Amino acid sequence: MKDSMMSPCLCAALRKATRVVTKRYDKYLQPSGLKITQYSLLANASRNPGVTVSELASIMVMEQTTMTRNLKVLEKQDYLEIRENGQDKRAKSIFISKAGQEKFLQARPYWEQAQKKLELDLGKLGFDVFMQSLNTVIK
Amino acid sequence: MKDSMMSPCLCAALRKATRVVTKRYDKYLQPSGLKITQYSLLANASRNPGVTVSELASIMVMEQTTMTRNLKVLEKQDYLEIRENGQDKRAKSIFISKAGQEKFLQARPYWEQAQKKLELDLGKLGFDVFMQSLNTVIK
DNA sequence: AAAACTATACTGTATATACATATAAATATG
DNA sequence: CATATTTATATGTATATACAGTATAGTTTT
Repeated sequence: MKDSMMSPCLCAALRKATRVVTKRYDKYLQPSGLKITQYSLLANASRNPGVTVSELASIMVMEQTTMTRNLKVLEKQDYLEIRENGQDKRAKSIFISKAGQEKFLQARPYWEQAQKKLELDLGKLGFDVFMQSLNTVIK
Repeated sequence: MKDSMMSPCLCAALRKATRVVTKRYDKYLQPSGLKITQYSLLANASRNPGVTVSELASIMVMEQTTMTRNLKVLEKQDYLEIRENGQDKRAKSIFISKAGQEKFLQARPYWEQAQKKLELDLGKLGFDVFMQSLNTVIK
């Protein structure tokens, strides 16, 4: 009886949806060589020049340790420059490189296609309602 | 101009929400020693005795290769038994063990707390609307 | 100023995830 | 029947993620 009263796991549904949607975006982004996680990171770095590792982790709501490692992937490809911060010798400042900016611009149309297609599939209203739910959860 | 017309990335929002929500469920489940991913897998195995690796991957909408690896984690702790399938020597059948069933039952109240708390935070309506969006995306 | 505390980033370890490929078994095709 | 194709699982490699712990650099307290 208890079992029948309990809704299915929201976290499981969320993770499942993430697998499905990530796959879709990655597919669209494929010609660019970026994955959606990397595209997002580049986008956030581009919007916040000179941001530190912790700050960017905080902005993207992930652990600093995760951020450190995700940054390495893009640094290795010279899409990001990560240098010492003048003020505080502990901190590092993150900058998108020329190549990174170009790669980002190259990838953007593919991202737009993915986003547009999903908006089409969900309908404008469904898309907005979904986004609203996601934003509520994050706060 | 184009930029201002584009909504923020739904995939990024989804992944962000997944990080937040997974952390919450994992926190609640901590006394059980299970993570929400493992709890979900146990639940699905329990509901589908004798299911094969591919079938379970399909049910949970993940790659078979991912399933193989996620199963190993629970098999190592003897929560799952994975044995040869009589009919087809390629296939393996998955069964939850006695210990696995007990662990699952032990963890369930913690999961319920997590789920109830989120339902409370989102409101019953918000919760249902969210779940509806997630299910739409998965189909 | 020295000691204690805090903040920033990194490393070790483990899990979650997927793609490309390999291996073995079942099935289809000539 | 022998070979080709398909199917089920596993492995190699890479990325994404988080927790616990470490190292170093600032900050506060005594």
